[in-house]
Amino acid sequence: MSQKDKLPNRRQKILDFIQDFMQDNGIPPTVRDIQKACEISSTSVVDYNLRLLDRDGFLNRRPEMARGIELLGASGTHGANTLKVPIVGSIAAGSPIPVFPNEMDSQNADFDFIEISSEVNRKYGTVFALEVKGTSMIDALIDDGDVVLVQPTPNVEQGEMAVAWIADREEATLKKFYVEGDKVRLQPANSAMGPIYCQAKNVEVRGKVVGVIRKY
DNA sequence: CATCGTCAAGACGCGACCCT
DNA sequence: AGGGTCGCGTCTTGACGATG
Repeated sequence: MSQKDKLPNRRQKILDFIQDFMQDNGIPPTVRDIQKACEISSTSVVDYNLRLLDRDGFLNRRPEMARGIELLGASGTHGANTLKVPIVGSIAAGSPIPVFPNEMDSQNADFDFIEISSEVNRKYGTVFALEVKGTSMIDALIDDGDVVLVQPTPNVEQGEMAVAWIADREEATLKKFYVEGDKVRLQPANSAMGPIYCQAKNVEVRGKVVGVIRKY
């Protein structure tokens, strides 16, 4: 059935663009973004091609939702290059909750595992997964119950999504991270919620989000 | 109202057949 | 072989409904 992985030009271009776009912006493009970028005369062509890419397992589309594209791994390479990552705990996207998993006491509990493309591993090294609680990152298309892939690192760029540990509250939270002078702004991606301001020394970055996996 | 995803109808290109 | 036509994949135009 499915042939060699020689995608038609247009499909490959669309796939590449989505990949780039998500890297640059952290969110998937709209159909019309793709249309412009790939010089396609109509959104239906984009839709048509996305449908095929969906069918062939290059991406998932979330119906009834804007920007509902999820890229699946293994574009170009052979499929089945996946590896399992433990979901080591949950992270609050709402108000902070005082649980943050110790990555290493993962042995005794029976964790859920989630399969990701091994490209992620190649790119970011070891990552771990956290289940998201709350909806404060909904505008970044991270919903309650979704799983984020986190690269353990203390370094995040301005505006990147980070797992932040607020020392004096002993709470961890998932927010967009901005340094503003000697303060840190933890910004939810949800227009209904306001940012949290903290002293920079009071905030410790535990890792940054490098991927999102949606769950049903 | 602007943005976004989806759909219906039809056109075009191309290869696979089929015929005289 | 040369010409007709059918099917299929792809694309265009244009419009609709949902959402914020």
